[in-house]
Amino acid sequence: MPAQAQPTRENPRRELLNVAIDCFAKYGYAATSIDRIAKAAGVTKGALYYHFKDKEELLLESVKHRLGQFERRVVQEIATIADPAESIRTLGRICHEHATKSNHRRLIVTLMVEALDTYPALERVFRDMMGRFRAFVANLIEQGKKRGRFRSDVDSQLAAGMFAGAVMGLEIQYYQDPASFDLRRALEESCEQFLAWLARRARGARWKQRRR
Amino acid sequence: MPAQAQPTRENPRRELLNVAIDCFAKYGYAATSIDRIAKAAGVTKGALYYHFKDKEELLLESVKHRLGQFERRVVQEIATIADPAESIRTLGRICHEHATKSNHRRLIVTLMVEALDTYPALERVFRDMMGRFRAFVANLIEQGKKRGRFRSDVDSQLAAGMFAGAVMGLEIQYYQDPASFDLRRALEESCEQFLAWLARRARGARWKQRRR
Amino acid sequence: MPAQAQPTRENPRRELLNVAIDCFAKYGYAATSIDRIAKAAGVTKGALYYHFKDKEELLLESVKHRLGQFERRVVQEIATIADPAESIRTLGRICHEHATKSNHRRLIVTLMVEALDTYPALERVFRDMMGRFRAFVANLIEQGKKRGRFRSDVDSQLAAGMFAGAVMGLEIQYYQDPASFDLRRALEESCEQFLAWLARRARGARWKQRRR
Amino acid sequence: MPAQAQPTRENPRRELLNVAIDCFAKYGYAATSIDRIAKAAGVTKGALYYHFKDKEELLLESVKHRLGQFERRVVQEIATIADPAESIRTLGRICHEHATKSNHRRLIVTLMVEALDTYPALERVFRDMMGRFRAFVANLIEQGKKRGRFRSDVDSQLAAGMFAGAVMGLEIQYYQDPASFDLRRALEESCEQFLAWLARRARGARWKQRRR
DNA sequence: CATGAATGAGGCTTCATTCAT
DNA sequence: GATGAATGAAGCCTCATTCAT
Repeated sequence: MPAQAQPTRENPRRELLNVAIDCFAKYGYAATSIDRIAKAAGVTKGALYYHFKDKEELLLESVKHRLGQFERRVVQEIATIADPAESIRTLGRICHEHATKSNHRRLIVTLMVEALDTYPALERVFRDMMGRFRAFVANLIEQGKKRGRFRSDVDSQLAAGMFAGAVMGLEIQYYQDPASFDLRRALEESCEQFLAWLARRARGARWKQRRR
Repeated sequence: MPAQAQPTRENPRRELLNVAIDCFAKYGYAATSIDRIAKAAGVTKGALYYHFKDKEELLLESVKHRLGQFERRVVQEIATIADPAESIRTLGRICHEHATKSNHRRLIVTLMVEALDTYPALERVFRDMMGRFRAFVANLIEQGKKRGRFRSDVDSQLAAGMFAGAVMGLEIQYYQDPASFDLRRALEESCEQFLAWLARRARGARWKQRRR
Repeated sequence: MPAQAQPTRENPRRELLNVAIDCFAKYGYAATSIDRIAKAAGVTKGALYYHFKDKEELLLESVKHRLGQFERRVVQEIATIADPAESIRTLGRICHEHATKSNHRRLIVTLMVEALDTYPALERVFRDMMGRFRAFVANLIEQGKKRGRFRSDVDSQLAAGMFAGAVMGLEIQYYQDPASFDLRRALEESCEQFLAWLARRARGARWKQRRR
Repeated sequence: MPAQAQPTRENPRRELLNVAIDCFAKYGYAATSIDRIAKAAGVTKGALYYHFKDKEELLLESVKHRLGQFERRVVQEIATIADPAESIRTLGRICHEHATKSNHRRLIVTLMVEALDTYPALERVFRDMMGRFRAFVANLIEQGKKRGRFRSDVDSQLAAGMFAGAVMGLEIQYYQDPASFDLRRALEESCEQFLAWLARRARGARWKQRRR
């Protein structure tokens, strides 16, 4: 249903997009020439230009496609979980899985950073995605607050940003040195640290909170 | 302050390097052509090739230079601080300052990610830098442990990675949306979350800790 | 006759190749820039790179093309000659003709020497060609031996090398000084010397000699 | 007395020339940049331009120097030989020796061919050298004629060209495939063929023959 | 729908040469 | 005598894009 459909010559646009995604994931944006995609797809450049206006459109569509998959998966998998803490742990696990899947790095993390200040349209796609991601996490936290599981004096939006940041930052370190950076353990520990922090109020301790 | 520095005609290499740093910071690696640097420096391309073997050497030197500045500053500023917790807060503040200084984003964060799997030499420079950064943080944590300020059951290396990850992840979100992402507050809160987690043992609370 | 061939717009690759051959022949490899060929052909450099991967591929194809013509001509013209001695004289005549035809010198002799230790692929093309040339001559000699026309105590391979060497060495002297070096006469005399040597066994014999 | 004088900083021009000769011999003309020579000599480009007007002057001087050595050696070694046939055999041997000595190929044969139609001044140097070489051989033949050893109906100039051609043509084949082309044997056989041809008039005669 | 051909701009790099000091 | 610095022209190559058929 998703990709890999070589036999079915029925939706050429979708097929070209799949090839493009593979190429962008394998070589990055700059190193993926239109010609490379065309050759990989067994067509000529003209065919690509028939289906896509631009190299950028090709990239945008590729990214949106992947992002859509990721987001759908998150929503589906977490929809059935009642406990907000467990939801967050699951979110961490999904991120780990994606991070270690072949084409996530190049297509999501690398491009997101490369897009900064360079490809406005792409930057927007990623900014919006991150916004939705934070909103999703913030919503989980709000649920936790409502059920009395999390401290109510925490800024959900801020906390969501912290969570997202932790995930991204760990991914990058992992990409930098997959052999010796234990992403799974780091993500798990970060989730626990995060949850402990959210739950801290439940513990008599730690008020004053110094502000610079 | 930017380029075009005609007065100081002594040590042309250093001058060209400064211009290159500015350009790489402003436009990124790919979008910075040798010619662009040359023009910004008011010389011809040949002059650049006289002083630097390669575009890559230029980039490498630029990055090393900036990295050196950052690292020296961290070491100096923290050397005088006795309390490990305060050291970590200060580290967070230094990172914030650098993150919001003009050429940090492009030259450090963006390039670090762009280098992944693309420019091996550069990747190595960044990997080594991150290794040193984690070692530095791990060392602070060890000190805290020795003085009984931090829990002793925490893996300093792992924790250092978590700290580094948090900083990076927040920076990226800030770059993505400087207008609405409050980097200072997020970094401060992350530091506190981190320190609270390190100190947690000191508080009767929080047992069981589930491990997947 | 030279370039600028707009009328025949069918098979552009072949056309570009012809222009390239002319240029290489006129100016040599080093002095023939891609741009020069492009201009001579009335197209842009890009067009050349569409049809040929490389400057080297262009050169290789050019040389192979010319070499093929030469070899085909040799084989065809000599196929019908029964007497091995006459075959060798004819070979000498064909070499003379080619040597004095416009683009032979640059494209064959000069390039063959330039390629030595400099362009491995090209060197190989020429080495193989020379090998085939010697094999062809050696075969003629073997025929002569079998028919009792040539001494049987001569090493055909060695003799073939001597013949090839004589031809080449004379060509070079001719190129060096076309006005005063009489290539035709030198080649004829060399052939006779060579044939006399091959026939020597029949000692007492062989007077009259002399060829046009 | 000749070269290799590293300690004696007394004749810098000569020293630079020696380095240049080495470079031209090792890499060829095109691949020897002024900078390469300068580095090899441990000086800067400016120093080269102080001593030599041009890259071409450098090349010309290099070639002349080598050519001079070769010619002096030929004259000296053959001056003491009485028998013209033996002189020719010795000439063949000297050529063989030079051909298999490191820097002969690139510096003499290759350059001689490259110079054709490309570097007029250099071409002239080589043309003149070849002229002297032929004159030298022609003179040997004349001597042989006078002493009744060689046929008198042979054109000495023409014969000299044939000899020179044989030598060059064999050298090139050897350079093309040093592993399997037996230059020594080919040169010896060519000398014998040449001498037999020169002596042919003395019909009945000429047995024993064979060299080494 | 798609191809084959081509463009044009731009990028990296090399190199002989010059010149003030 | 020689250096360090720089120039400028030229060369090779890549690539997004266009277009007639």
